Formats: sequence, C-alpha cells, structure tokens
Amino acid sequence: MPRQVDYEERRRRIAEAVCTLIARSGMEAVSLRDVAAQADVSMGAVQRCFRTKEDMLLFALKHVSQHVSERANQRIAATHTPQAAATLLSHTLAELALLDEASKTQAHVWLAFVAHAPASEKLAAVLHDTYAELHRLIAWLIRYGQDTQEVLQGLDAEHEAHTLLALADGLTVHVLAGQHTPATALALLQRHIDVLLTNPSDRG
Amino acid sequence: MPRQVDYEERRRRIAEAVCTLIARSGMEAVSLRDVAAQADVSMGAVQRCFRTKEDMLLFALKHVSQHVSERANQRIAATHTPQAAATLLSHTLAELALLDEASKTQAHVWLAFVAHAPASEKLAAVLHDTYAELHRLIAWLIRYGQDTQEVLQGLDAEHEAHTLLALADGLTVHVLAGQHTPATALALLQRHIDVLLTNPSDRG
DNA sequence: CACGTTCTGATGCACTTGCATCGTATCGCA
DNA sequence: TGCGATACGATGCAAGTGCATCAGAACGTG
Repeated sequence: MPRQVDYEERRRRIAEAVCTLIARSGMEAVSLRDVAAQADVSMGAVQRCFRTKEDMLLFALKHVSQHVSERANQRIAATHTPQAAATLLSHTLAELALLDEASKTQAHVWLAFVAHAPASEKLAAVLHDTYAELHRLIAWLIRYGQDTQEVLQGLDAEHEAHTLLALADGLTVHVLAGQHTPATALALLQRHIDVLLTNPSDRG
Repeated sequence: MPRQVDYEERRRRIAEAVCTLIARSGMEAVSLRDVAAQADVSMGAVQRCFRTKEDMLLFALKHVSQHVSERANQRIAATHTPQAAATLLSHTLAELALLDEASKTQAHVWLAFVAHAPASEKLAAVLHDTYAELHRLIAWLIRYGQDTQEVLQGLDAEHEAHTLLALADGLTVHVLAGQHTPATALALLQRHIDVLLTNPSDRG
C-alpha cells in the first residue's frame, strides 16, 4: 500500500476554497484552476478528489449546509443549563440567518446555490432537505416554548416556523444586498419573535 | 438618414431573452451567442445595442426592477374606486413577492442578480435603489391604513415595512426552492399581514 | 533495497467565451 | 436613381474553460 492521502480532509479544504471564491466574485468565476490555486493544491489533485466540477460544487454546498445545520443543532444540544425556550429560539434563528460578519461568506455561498438550484436537480434536493430539517428544528423549538408557557398557546407551530424561516432568509438577503446592517436585521427578527411570546421581556 | 432601428425596443427584446436564459439555466449560462439566438437577432446586433456583456446584464436587471416597481405602483394608482387600505396592502405585497406562476421567471432573474450583486458595484446600486423604493411604498401603505383605522395605530410603519419586505423576499426564495407552493406562501404572507390589522376580516 | 501501487502536476485538446473586424446589405434623402 | 450613412452578420482571435492523459515522484511492502 503506497502513499495514502486523507481525501476527506482535502475535499473539505477544496470546498473551503470554492466557498471563498464564490463569496469573492460569484459562482461563474469558479474555475478548476482558480480553485486549485486557492486551495494551494494542483489541478490534478482537485480532479482526483472530484470526478467533475459539478460534483465539486455539490460537495461544497453540502459542506455549507451541514455546517449551518450542525451549528444550530449544537446550540440546542449543548444547552446543559436549561435556558429559556424563548432565548433558545432567538439565538437559533439569529444563527440561521447568518447575520454576523463571520457568516457572510456562508451567506454568499448559500445565496449563490439557491439562485442556481432551479437549474440543477441535485442542488435543489440538497437545499430542500436542509430547509426541511431547519423547519423541523424551529417548529420543535416553538412547541417547546409552548410547553414552558413562554410562547402563546394559540399559535400553529408549523406555520410560525415557516414564517420565521422565510423572514430569516429574507433578512439574510437584505443584509447581503446592503439594505440592512446585521444589527438592524437582528433587531427586526427579534421584534417579530417578541410577538409570539407571552411575555416579550423574555427575549434572549 | 439611413436605416433606422428602434433600439429601445430591441434592447427590451434582448433583455427578455436574457431573462429567459437566466431563468432556464442560471446566470453563467448566458453567453452573447445564446442571447442572440434566443432573441432571434444576430450577435452583431446584440453587440451594437450593448457595449459589453456587463452592460447587457445591467440593463436586463433594470428592466426587471422597473417592471416590478411599475406593477406595484400601477396597482395603487389605478385604484379609482377607493379600496380598503388593507386589501391594497395585501395585493401589493403579493405582487412584490412574485409568487404567481407567471412571475416565476422574474423571480429567478431577481434572485440571480441578488446573488451576484456582491460582486458588482453597479448591480448592487440598482438593487439598493429598488428596495428603497419598495420600502417607501409599503411604509406609505401602512400609514395610509393607519389613517383609515384599518391598521393598528401602535405600529412603526418603517419597521413593519422592512419586516414585510424581508418576509416577501424570503417566501419568494422558498417558493423557488420548491419549499412552498405559491398558494401556501401567499397564505403565510396573508397571515402575517392579518396580525397588523385592527379587524383581520378586512383582508383582500 | 527494489518492486508495485498510488498519487501528482504539467501538458494537450477540443471547445466556448467576449470582443473586434469588415465586407455587404439596407435604407433615407437628394 | 444613385449616394452616403448606417446597421448587419459572418468570421477571426486570443484567452480561458473542463476534462483526459501520462511520465514520473512518492511511498508502503516484500
């Protein structure tokens, strides 16, 4: 058995390079050569890792999706000291909205992929699954809040989750478009969540 | 004075072709040759109309933006028989959200441009202006509704307008991503508007 | 230390891209 | 009807694309 390489690690490294390039100058600016240069590997290495360019882009999308989902799940799972459900809801949505400066790259990439999803079956599938998972998560949080009497009982958790997700996505877009600062977007999101709470001062 | 051509008409024709191609297979699939073929003109004609490809894309974006803004404005201006402010608000937002099947192409194009705005100064400027105008419009409608006692007095029209716009955009994205049908998205939007009304049955 | 397998990266190739060029067709006007 | 300005569209061109190829380096194993 000759020289062995950690392909997973390399794939991730290349995916990061793809994201950097997409965030910098859009999706059509991503060429195999540029990716190789950005990831500091040879073009041959890229081609060995991914059969085609489309495979590479798809992997990059999954990479980002996974990153976002995981972060949201961890935020919840890591809550040893039981937090207020309302706080949890606020923080989780704030993270999903990719509002902070550090998430800007991911937001760029996400938007680029959403824009191209209609032209690619597989891409659309990944996005669909990710959204479904996030929706499940938010709806669960809302029901949890209702159990703890923090969220109004009359609300339909499924509907409110859809609305919250759409609002979060819309705000992400508006921040990227320079229409809002992350801070004002966050405030708008919080204002909307407050309406759902029995006691708005419960905010996190 | 020799052969004269209606350049504006041709520009619009080419812009339509650009939109069709973007909607069909994304922005990077738009080449001058494809555009020429789609618009059923020669490549030379395209090059005569637009100095560069970027100019062409920019014009296409303005074309769509203008189309959307105009439709919203007309909806309001054409209201001879005074409609309920709440109805006006609902209908206007529903149109802006580009939810119906007929607007799907425009939604595609809008999304493609938003995704590429971070990579293009001029593109971002056009989007910024369009959003500002739409925000002004929605805020005005809310204040109008407050004047007619249809919308709750305590609301901050500016804030609510931002939220509504973000929600509309988010829903547009979700519909394009196949997460919602236009009908369910519309219902979600309406549910949110209802919360702002003094008498929710006023819906249009 | 060789052997054989795996990985590498440079190069080639067919193709497409945006843009420039230029002879020709087309029209308004004298 | 002929002139001259204008628009046309085919073609050329250099650059860049994704992907295939392949000689050789790098490495674990006998």
